[in-house]
This record gives sequence, C-alpha cells and structure tokens, in this order.
Amino acid sequence: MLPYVRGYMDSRLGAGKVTSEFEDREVSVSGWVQEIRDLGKIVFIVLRDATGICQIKVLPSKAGRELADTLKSITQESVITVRGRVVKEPRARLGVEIEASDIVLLSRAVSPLPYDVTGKVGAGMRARLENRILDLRKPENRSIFTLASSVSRALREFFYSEGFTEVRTPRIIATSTEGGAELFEVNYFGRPAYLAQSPQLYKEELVTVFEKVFEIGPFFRAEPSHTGRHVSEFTSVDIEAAFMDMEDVMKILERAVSYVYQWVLEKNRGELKTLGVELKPPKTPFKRLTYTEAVETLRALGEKIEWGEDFGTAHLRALGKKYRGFYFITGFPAAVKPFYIQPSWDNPEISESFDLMYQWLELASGGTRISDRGLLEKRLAEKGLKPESFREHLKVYEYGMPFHAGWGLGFERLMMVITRRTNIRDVILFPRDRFRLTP
RNA sequence: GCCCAGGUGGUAUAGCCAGGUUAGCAUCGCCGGCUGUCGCCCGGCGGACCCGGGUUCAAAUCCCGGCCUGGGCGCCA
Repeated sequence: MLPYVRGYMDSRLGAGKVTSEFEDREVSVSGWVQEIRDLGKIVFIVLRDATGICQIKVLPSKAGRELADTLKSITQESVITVRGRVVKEPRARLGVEIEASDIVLLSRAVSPLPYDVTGKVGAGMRARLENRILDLRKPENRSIFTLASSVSRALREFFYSEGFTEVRTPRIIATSTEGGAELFEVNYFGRPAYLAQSPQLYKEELVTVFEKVFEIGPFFRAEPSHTGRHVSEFTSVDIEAAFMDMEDVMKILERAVSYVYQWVLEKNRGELKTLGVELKPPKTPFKRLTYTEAVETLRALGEKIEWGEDFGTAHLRALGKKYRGFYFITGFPAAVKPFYIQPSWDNPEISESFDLMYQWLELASGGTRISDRGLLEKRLAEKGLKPESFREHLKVYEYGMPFHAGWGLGFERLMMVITRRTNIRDVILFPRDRFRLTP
C-alpha cells in the first residue's frame, strides 16, 4: 500500500462510522493516532478522524514482522491507514473494533509532542494558543468551531429567508476619520491606508441599491484592550435595511438569534453534548429596557451613575445580575452614540439606538440611521469630525437616501454565549490580541 | 496606559511565607514486563527553578530591575 492512493476516499470509512453495521467486513480507515495502549501481546490504538473515533486491535505475534515493526514506529498524532475486519466486541467500550491486518504509517508525528492532546494534564491559555493546532484537535475545542460553522450557516440561511442580499465591503479604507476606535495603518503602495473597523458607511450606502443587505466578515480594532471579550481581529455580523426603523431591525435581531438557537439545537446535539452545554431557546420578544430605566435601576442597586454617562463594566455587571439572558437597552443618550445614529424626534437628547445584551455582555448594537444629509453633517461637526473627510459618503445622501436602520452583532460574542465560554480567545481559531500575533 | 496575581522538566503542578533536602508528584519520552485496555497497569531510567543584579557562609525561596504570561480596569461608534 502506498502512502498516497488515488481514489482512496471512495473506499475509506470514517472512524466514527465504524459500527456493527459493518461487522465481518473488510474496511479501511485513516486518521490520527489519539492513543496507543500496548499491553504486550495485544495492542490497542484509538484512531481519530473528522467523523469520530474507533478502536483498532493488533496482535503483534500473529500480525507478522512487518506490521509489528510499523506498530513500533507509530507515535501519538501520527497519521495512519488501517485495513482490517470489523468485529463486534462487547469488551470494547465502543462495542466494535477493527482487527488490523495492515497498517501504513502515512505521516509520523514527532515524539514527544510539545502539547498533550489527550488532555490528561490541563493546559493554560498560553500553552494552548502556542500549540493551537494540537489544541484544536481536542474534541471540545473542535466542537466549538463545528458549532461556529453551523451558526454562520444558520445566520446566512436566516438572512436569505428574510430577503437580504449578502455583500462584501472593503477591508482596506482610505480614511481614519470615522472616529472612535483606533485603526491599524497599512502601507498601501506608499500611501497610508487603514484596516476597516466596521462596514457601517458602506452598508448604509448599499441600502440604496439592494434595500436589505448583510455582511459577515472580519474587522480590526487597534485598541489596547486586554480582556476576555476583546480582540484585535473579530467577526462582525452586520445588517442594514431601507424603510425600516430600530423597532423593525430589533425584531429581525430577535428572530435571528432564535433561529440560530433552533438550528444548533436541531443540528448540533453532539457538539453541545461534548461541550456540556444545555441550550434553551430564548423567549421572544426579548425584554426591552430604556437607558433611563437602566440608570434608575443602577441607582436603586447603589451604583454611581449620572444620566448621560455611558455604562462602565461595573454598571453592565450590575445590570447583568438583575437581567438574565437576552435583553435590549434602548434610547441611549445621543452623546454616547456615533454620529450616524438618528436623534429621537421628540427628544434630541436621546437617540434611536439599542444594544442587545446577554447578562452583562454587549452582543450587538444598532439603531435607526440619519438619512438627511444636513443633519448628518451637523452631527459630524458635533462629534468633532470633519465633514470634508466624509465627502464620498455624504454625496450618496443626495442621490436618494431612504430612512433605514441596522445593527452589528459580534459573532464571537454570540459564540461565547452559546458555548458558555468566558474568554473570546476560546472561540477564535487563531486569536489576535494586543500581545499575540502568532500562530 | 493602569491595577492585581504569577513565571519550577515538553505540559500541569508541589516546595517559597519561616533561606541549607538527592527540588517532590502526575503526565510525557526511552527501556523492560503484561492477551481486553479504553485516563490501562507494574518496574527502571531521563528531563526543570524566566533573565540580570543585590543581600547572605548559603538563594527556587528574601530584595531591586527587566522580560514574559494570566486576570481585571480604562479604552473600545
């Protein structure tokens, strides 16, 4: 048998598919050696591939010299192909095993490995991230990302079913004048350019073409934050829709979250079980709390806060203790929200804005947008931004701009909620933070 | 940027407070044994005190500085 076989996938059986259904049949499985238990006259190998695990049995005395030699050179996490007969075996925990007649070592892993994939000893975040590819082979970590894949698919399905068009906006932008978060500068053919922190302005412009758009993609923030919920590169789920206001898009957000929960409850039972997560679909509509009510609540709880102040972490933690699960905070002071948020018509001190919270974690933020150019310019000036830096954006408002609304949802933060992880790095394959740029 | 905690074999840790041991345990690796393991087991061996300076007869242990890590705050439309 060669290390590479054309057409092999046609005859290969997934390790997780090895069941009594294949009893007495000759099969071929390939994967990574998770564990070798050598009892002397009998050797057990636990083989893992993307479909699951199976147990291989070898009797070196009967197997012949060649197989016995191969067996000796196999190390943990090596890739092997095993041919053998499936046998029912009540003594095996999985109920069946493969009696190997042939084993080919396709790729030998170094020994010892720098990281314990079996999880017999614990591992800190540093060791885990520095050996991330091995860390990801652990069932619970793989499950997180199988779930993440499922969640992003569910979101897409949901948006399509609601008539949204998926769009892609630039990651490289010319201006750093949107205000707010620090941007990463890049060298763009000798000119300074920046990595986008959000698709905000582009998605607003695009509602004049498609009416309802969504985008799921990476964005970048050069903030010095170092917490369990901030990273430099994250995934944003953004929507923007014409002829809608904040109430309309809040309902879409509620439905999107519910849809995702239903989807993973239906399709990812195995992953949820591996993670030990008991997920309950959230009740809709989510609780709605105005900013003013939140401030009053905080004061009643003994927190110090002035009306008009944005919430600090202590405030959010206090609110999160009182309000469990998902809830909206609406009507933030216009002063703490970005320039493009529509001030309320009856009270310009507050704005047509909302945040979606889960306990104390901010998941999404959105609102009705300003659709009038004059007002937008006025708000830009009030925020200390230069209208001339927004010339390209502002001119779009003269080509027919309907009222519109939208939101941005932190994909990884939603994954934290679903997987019950408290560190965002757990739900990013290769996280980038202020201190980590590799692997 | 600030605050707190911490850096001991590849990994995870004990020892540090109260200075002096052959630096302990587990996992791991190698060697040997074991035909029902499934965190296999049993025996033997191997491998570590973040860096620099100071105090002291003596520093993993106390002090100072640096670097790194974890957590948090601030920042974060």
